[in-house]
Amino acid sequence: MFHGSGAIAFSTKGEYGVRLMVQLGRHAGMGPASLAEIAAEEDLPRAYLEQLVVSLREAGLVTSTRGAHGGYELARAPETISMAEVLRALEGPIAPMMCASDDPDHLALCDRSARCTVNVLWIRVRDAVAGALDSMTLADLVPPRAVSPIHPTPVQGAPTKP
Amino acid sequence: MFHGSGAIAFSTKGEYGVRLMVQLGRHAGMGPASLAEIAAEEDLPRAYLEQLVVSLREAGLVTSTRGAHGGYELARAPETISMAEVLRALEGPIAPMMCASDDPDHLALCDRSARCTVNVLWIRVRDAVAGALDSMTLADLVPPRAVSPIHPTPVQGAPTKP
DNA sequence: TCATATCCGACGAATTCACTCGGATATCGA
DNA sequence: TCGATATCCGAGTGAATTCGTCGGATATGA
Repeated sequence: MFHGSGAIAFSTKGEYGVRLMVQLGRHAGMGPASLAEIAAEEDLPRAYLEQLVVSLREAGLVTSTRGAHGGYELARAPETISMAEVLRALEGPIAPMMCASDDPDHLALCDRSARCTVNVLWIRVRDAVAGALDSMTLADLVPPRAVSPIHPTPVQGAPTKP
Repeated sequence: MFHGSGAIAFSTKGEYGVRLMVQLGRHAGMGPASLAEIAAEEDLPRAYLEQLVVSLREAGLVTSTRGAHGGYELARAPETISMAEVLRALEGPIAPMMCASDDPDHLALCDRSARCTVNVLWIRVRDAVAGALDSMTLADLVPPRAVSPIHPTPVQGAPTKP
């Protein structure tokens, strides 16, 4: 893992996937964008994007049109797509530890869960990440094309001590 | 990685290391605890713990005494040891992406940082995790030995549907 | 019909993870 | 002084995961 170090590292799947979504966001309303275009704009391997986009399609975040002049589009408006959805689609459930997954299906209690006091920590981290991801939508990451009407970019201060 | 799925997964280094620290917390004030003891109590490979504890020692979180009846002790009181310190020692800087590390030395700007709008997201995640980790100390994870004064044992029931 | 796309599955190199092993050094108790 | 018990230290290893590539099937517009 050279993208993020040690703990809490997103893989390229997450990174490239988000960048792909941002490009689709910029392209919104202009018909489908092909992976070849996006790969060129973001300087990413096209064949690899092909893999990533499958997860996004299956999650219902993008729609595809096949054939010539085909490509991908956002399935919904950027403001309604939370980054939590995007990253969950790309990287699976948010779970710092398997005993602290936000997806009940993947949740597995360890046999020492009775004596385990550490669990609280992972839960805390999970919720923090989920919160941060939930608080941002794709629209927050798409650079404003023109001067937006009344949007002073509502970035709330970094949550240091809640 | 079977411990945490996909994004935001701690490795065993982080998990075992935290559990090790908790055990040391329980043992506080009773002289050094050997890794053999801890390995038995937590059912972890002793030889592996030996590796982990190096990081903890180098970070000044534990002290060691060699020889017979030796072992490890917390270097400070549990209340003064934040879990952020612990996990940083074990897993390196908190950095969901290399362009968003909280350690300036490991921070590497990508060449497209000018056009990059995604960076905000990783920063947000990083701060959320750091905040969660900073808000907890080792004392919060060490189970109360006796009946503590005003501590209704804040163990939430098995998280089924949060 | 041809160029352009998405779709789909398989494959592979490189890296990382989660350990294990062997031995050197230090310290305490008898 | 001896020996049991520890930490200390470096090297090595099998399995899994990551990060892609490649070839081809299918669908669509010009």
